[in-house]
Amino acid sequence: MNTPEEPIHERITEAELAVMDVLWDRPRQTAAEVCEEVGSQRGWSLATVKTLLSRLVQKGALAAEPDGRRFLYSPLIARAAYVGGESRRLVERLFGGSAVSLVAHLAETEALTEDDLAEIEKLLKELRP
Amino acid sequence: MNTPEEPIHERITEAELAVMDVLWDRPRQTAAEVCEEVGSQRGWSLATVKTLLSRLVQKGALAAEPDGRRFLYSPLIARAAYVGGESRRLVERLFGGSAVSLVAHLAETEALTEDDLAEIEKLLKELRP
DNA sequence: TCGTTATGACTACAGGTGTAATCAATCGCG
DNA sequence: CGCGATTGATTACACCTGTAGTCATAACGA
Repeated sequence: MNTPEEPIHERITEAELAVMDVLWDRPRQTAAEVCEEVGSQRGWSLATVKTLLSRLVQKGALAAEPDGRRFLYSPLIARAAYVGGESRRLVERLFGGSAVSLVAHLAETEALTEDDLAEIEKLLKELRP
Repeated sequence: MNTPEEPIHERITEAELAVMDVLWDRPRQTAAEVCEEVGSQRGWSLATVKTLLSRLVQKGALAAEPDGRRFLYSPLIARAAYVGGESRRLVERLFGGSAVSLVAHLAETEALTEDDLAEIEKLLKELRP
């Protein structure tokens, strides 16, 4: 048996995240397609987008499926998994691992509006009947 | 009047955060003192700690108050402010600016235990009578 | 006074990141 | 068939980061 798929240890950077986002939105796009979407927003050249795609493939975050002489890129990790990892990192680093502290902080610093709080309360009611 | 204190735009890195943390805990420490605390945990040499302190001063995150021929370092930004900024960044980057989405995500992915949820519920009750 | 030691400043250096140019091959079009 | 456009690969390069060494200097102790 081969080594188990290690679930991404390489960090995805800010710039790379923009690329991941367009592929999470719609997988199996070419470099040119990705560039069209993200390049316009961030003002990146095709070369830049290609570099980011390559690095993401190297990091194991993207699959490059050959299609003729080019590649169709697709995420290898789910957005939810990435988001979860990053969230956990933040909670670990800044709140000593306590997600409750994070929520408390958000509430106390007005990051959560009255409506937000109500919505969370509703959410909680659903989660624990 | 002079330009208003810009509230830190330079990012504090992971390693630097460890240094900030000991100074948030107790301000006005020398490089040697900071090193004693953080160096033992992370296995850093005094030289490394000094570099981090210098960079933090340069970034405007620390004040270096002269004390004889050395400095006493103190945070120039409150921990709460930093934590708030980082939290907001994360929410912005990963949850489209919706803090509620973050909480929902934490709940759905089991990052929040049953007890956590109860605690949050209690917190909410306090916040909105 | 003189050597030891503590200290900040400066320098170093490999690896990551943002941003891109260049190159070689290849495909499609005329 | 030949040429321009497309495409991945390779290379570039400055800046940031983690981690530390060196150096000059100033203070303290003998």
